[in-house]
Amino acid sequence: MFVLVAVLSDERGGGVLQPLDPAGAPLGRAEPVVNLPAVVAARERTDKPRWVWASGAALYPTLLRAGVVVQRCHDVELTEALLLGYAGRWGEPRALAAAWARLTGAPVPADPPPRVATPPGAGQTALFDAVPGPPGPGITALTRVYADQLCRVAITGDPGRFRLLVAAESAGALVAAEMGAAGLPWRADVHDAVLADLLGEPSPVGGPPRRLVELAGLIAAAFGVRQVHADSPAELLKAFARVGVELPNTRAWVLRAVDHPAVPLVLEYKELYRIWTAHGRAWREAWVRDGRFRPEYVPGAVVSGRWATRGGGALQIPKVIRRAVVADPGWRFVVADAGQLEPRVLAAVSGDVRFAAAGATGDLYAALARDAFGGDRARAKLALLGAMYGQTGGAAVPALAVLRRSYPTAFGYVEAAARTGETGGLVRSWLGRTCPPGTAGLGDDGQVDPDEPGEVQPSRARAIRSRGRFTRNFVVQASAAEWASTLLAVLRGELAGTRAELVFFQHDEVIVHCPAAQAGQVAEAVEWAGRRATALLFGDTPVRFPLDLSVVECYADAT
DNA sequence: CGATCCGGCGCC
DNA sequence: AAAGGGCGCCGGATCG
Repeated sequence: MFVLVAVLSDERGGGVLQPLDPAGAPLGRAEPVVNLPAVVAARERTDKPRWVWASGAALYPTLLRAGVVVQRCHDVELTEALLLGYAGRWGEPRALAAAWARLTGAPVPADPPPRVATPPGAGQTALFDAVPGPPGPGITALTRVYADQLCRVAITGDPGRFRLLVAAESAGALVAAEMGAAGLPWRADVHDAVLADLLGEPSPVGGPPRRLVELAGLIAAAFGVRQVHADSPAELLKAFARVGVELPNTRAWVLRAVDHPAVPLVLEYKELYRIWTAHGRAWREAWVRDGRFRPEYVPGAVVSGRWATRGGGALQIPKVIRRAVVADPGWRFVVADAGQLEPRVLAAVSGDVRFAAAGATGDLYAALARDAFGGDRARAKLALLGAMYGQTGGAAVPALAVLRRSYPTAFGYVEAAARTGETGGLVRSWLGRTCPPGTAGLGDDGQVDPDEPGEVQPSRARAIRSRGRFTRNFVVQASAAEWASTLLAVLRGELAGTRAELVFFQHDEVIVHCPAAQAGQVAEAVEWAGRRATALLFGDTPVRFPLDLSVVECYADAT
């Protein structure tokens, strides 16, 4: 059993430590400390406790700045959010102060508003100049809320799974803070070269680069007008209407079906315009400092348990821009991508024996195709994606019928989740993360469509189907996120004490930056972490979760 | 004028 | 060929 220590910061460098027994009851006196990072560091050198703290997002970056890394923690705030969700009380305040107020029957304070994204170097001092608020809850509140959380976890449907969820979520907060501090290696010169290659020379006054100006001229000429703002959907619609093409919108797949000389130009313009605005020079000057891209990762920010980022758009780096992600001299990236993660998770959680047998192979889609789709891999993939996303039309329909017939248990799993959502119920992931409730009124009779009060309301029917698609996807996406964050937590432990650093995590993909000589060991550690995550979540399932591994100097070269 | 919504598209 | 889950971010349009 691990040593447990509750730790509360006074936000002036000091704080209070309180040793706890396994049930969360205080062991002896609380110990005030003047230099919190030093004390935490000392304990990490000796008994490596599990730290119980209010919020890793709030406390851990301070410790990291002081050079202190901790091994494990229990994050009260993230746990509170999971438990509130489990109880169907999504959206109630989750901070320690709120949890303590609920426990004592006091008025529940709202959570502090989320901070806005601040690029490195901009507005940084404001964080430290902020006037401290009223004193927060004390160490007693922390330990009592922790003990209460242990009790609430113990009465969930599967406490063992929920404990794993809490541990992975807490570890995720550690990884997120560490990854934000480490940053993703980023070569400004390579980025510039990519931009110049795609966009041409930048305009000296900060206006659009040469290639965009050219394209804008060609587009206007193709429409026979003087000027069109191709980045304005409204103007594009008008321009197409003038040449006799009525469009519902200007999405790329709609445009691709139109036979007009402006179309390829507009498509290229959109693509380049996006790179220029979202990942051009201005973006880099805001987010890349000292050769590192440092976004702020926010674990648990997505309802399904996926991470989000605050600023920087780290989870949407276009493939062409990844050319700028280059390892330090003598170092490498170990890039690991869990292929076909979501269908494999469905195979594991649904308990469909025949489907799991397909998941035991290296290519689940191909195995499915051999087993039930006459060898047509593309059709098997289409059916599976359709089942997980709730597709109802198009070419997927007959394929879906094959899937339903051949794998009734797996198919029934996502169907049941959809039905639950459509009838106003809540669904849970494998480890117990609960989906948020639908919009108010769904599933009861409170909603009236003002247009057609008498008949079936199309907008309401649409909303119900949409809710079904959401809950259908939730049970798979959220469970996949759990597998991935468990891998991340295990891998973090494996890399502790080495020079290797986690520098990127994107849903089902992880990047470790390490000295070239250690790349082999790191790759083995990632493989081991994947196997361990599978065992922790699913026991001895036949389903495999293979990782595509590459050791590269440049992210763009990863397969 | 700023705040917010929306269309569109990048990633998974 | 057709259109279905989760996000963040951009610029333009619109609201107050």
